[in-house]
Amino acid sequence: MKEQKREIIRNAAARLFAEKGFENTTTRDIARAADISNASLYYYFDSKEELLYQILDKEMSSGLDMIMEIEKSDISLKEKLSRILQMHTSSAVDYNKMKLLVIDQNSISHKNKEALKEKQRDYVGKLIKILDELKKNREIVDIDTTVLAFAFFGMVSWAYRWYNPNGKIKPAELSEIFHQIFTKGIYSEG
Amino acid sequence: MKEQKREIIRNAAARLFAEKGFENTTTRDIARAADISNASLYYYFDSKEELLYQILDKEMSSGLDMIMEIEKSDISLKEKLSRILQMHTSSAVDYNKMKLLVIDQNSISHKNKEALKEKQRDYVGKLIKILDELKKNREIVDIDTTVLAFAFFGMVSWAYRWYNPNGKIKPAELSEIFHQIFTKGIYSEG
Amino acid sequence: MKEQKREIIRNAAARLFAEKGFENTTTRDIARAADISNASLYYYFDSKEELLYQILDKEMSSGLDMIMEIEKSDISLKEKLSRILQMHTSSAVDYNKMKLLVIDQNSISHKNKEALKEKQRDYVGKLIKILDELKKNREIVDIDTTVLAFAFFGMVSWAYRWYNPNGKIKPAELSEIFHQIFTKGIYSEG
Amino acid sequence: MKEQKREIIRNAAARLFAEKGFENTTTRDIARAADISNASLYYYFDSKEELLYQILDKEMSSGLDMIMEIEKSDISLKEKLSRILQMHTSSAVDYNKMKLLVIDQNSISHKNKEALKEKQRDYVGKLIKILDELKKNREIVDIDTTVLAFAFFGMVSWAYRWYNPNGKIKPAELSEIFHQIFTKGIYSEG
DNA sequence: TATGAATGAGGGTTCATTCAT
DNA sequence: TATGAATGAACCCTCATTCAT
Repeated sequence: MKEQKREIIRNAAARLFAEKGFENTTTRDIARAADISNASLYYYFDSKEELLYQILDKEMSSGLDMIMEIEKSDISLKEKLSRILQMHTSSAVDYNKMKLLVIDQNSISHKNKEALKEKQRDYVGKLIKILDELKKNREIVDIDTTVLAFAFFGMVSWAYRWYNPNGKIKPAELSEIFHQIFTKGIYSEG
Repeated sequence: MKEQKREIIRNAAARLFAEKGFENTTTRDIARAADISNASLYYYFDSKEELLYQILDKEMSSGLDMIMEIEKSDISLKEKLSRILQMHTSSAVDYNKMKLLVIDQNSISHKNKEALKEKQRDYVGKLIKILDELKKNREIVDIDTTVLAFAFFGMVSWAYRWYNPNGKIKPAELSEIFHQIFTKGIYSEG
Repeated sequence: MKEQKREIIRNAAARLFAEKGFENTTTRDIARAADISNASLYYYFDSKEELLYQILDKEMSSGLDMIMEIEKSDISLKEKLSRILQMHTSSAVDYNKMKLLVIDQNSISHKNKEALKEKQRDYVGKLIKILDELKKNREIVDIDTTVLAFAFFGMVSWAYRWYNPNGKIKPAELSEIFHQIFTKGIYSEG
Repeated sequence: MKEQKREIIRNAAARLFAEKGFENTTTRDIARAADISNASLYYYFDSKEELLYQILDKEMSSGLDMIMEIEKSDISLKEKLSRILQMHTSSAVDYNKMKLLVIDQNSISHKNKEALKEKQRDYVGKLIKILDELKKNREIVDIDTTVLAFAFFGMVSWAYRWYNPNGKIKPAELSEIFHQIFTKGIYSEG
């Protein structure tokens, strides 16, 4: 089926974009990786940019779905926060996934860039909303929740730049550490 | 003389690389911005890549100098940590500066990339060292200090992606918030 | 059946070739206009060039038929000349028809090009023959009849470049004017 | 000098465009003919289309200059008409020149196409003006002068399609024949 | 009879870099 | 010190055509 082939190509391209960057990946590289001809690429996608857009859009949609799942679940706010942190961490430790998401978006058309930004805003918005409720309940300290949300995402997202998933610290532990830093801080009490 | 012109060119290039990315900036763009001919660029620099390398190297060296200054100063460990955080935050809110540092380094030669990584390791190493001492003194909780250092850098560095220096939150306040999150966490006590 | 479909495709292609030129019309354009798939085109025609050839050949054959009809008819030579002029004018004012006939024939194979030229020669030959007879009868002035024939075709054929069939001058009037210029010239007598 | 090289390239391109058509001529063909590299073409011209535009514009400007020269000269109206006819004929018998001017303009941008049309309108306008004056003086018959002008241009321009400059009829004779047909018509008097 | 899938060949254009001056 | 001129290499994309079904 056409959509299956599209998925194969998207996966091949995603890997290359993550490895070498968008501009340093040629359509021939992608075609070779997907085991089709260069021309065939254009049977499945309108352009190289469209390919990148679809990859990013899928990734973001998937993240959005997960965060919405958590949002709707019947658990405490603190538990929701914890789950989002876990979820985001497990994404962030996937080098290729994060490398894609921080990819230089200068090669994306204005229209597509706006669509992606919209999804990103939605994603962050979900977290901010939870933080807002926690704040209203005085369960967290009185801090600008937007800053809080981005501080959180930054801390976690940055992991792709240094974390080695095959090292001695397992992803679950990493998530636990982030959780501790974020919720309790690092200073010893007393 | 020559070095002055080099600096002009580096500044022009740095701005363009930050704005449009390395691959999307042509040598002609840089030459125009520096008000010289395209060919003249090659009198001052060996290649476009060398230009990027020098820009990144200068930036990192400057950061390294600052962190070494703090390291040597005669203040408490906690105070040092605080100062590093402030310093890093004030860099991170400069969009162009950070955009450069997270720039796609796929276009940099292996040799130069190693040199940059070495400097980065030095930089992070300074922070880890301070955290290690704090940990030894039981002034902070028992957490892997490498994770801690990167969590810290991530939280702060990510700011270039969302923070607006002209918005209602001033850089100093942002630094203060990061400081609070990092040192005390976000949960209300009691 | 097959021939009917061929005619539909030829008509669709003829319109597009006239509008956008042969090279600027893709086989996909033609297929879409004929409401079939791109691949199906090749069930009905050997190639894009063959399609163009058939279109031109049909058009020319039709012209040739008409001129032969006139040639055979039982009317005076001057009347025949007049009828040819009318016939040719009514073709020439059809933008699409003429645009096709002056289309860049660089994309046509040598063999096909020769076949088309042969028909064109036949067509012109019929007019020259009539002019020759008129000349022999001293009904027209002593001018090289080949030049005369082409002067005539040129004057009329050129109309596709400027004449607007929906303007104030009707095709019949245009034909009349051409007739007057050609037969009597433009200078006032006396 | 840059402009001299441009002229060489334009000439090479003009010949190829006339021979093979615009779409069937590659930039590599042009570069080879002008004895430069394909890339160098873009040092002298913005695009292949720009090259065609400049060629056509130069040709038309030259025609416009000539017709303006005639317009201004101190000779009778009939003499002016005669001179325009001579001038136009000597252009029309140059196969390559005319082939260029009737070239498929579908590949030219809207803006450039309008500029060319404007020049063409100017050119025709000069002839129409002379015909209008002749008509006012009752030196020619009462015929729509626009039709007259185009009939004239058509008759002459068409020559590129059949006339052989090396044949038995010399260009000057051809011009004379056209003049006769156009001014006196072809029917014998009496 | 009809077409979805696939592609070889090639086209216009870009760009970092070189070099003679 | 500075650059106009030039280009090799490569890139994204298009298109007529084929073929298994």
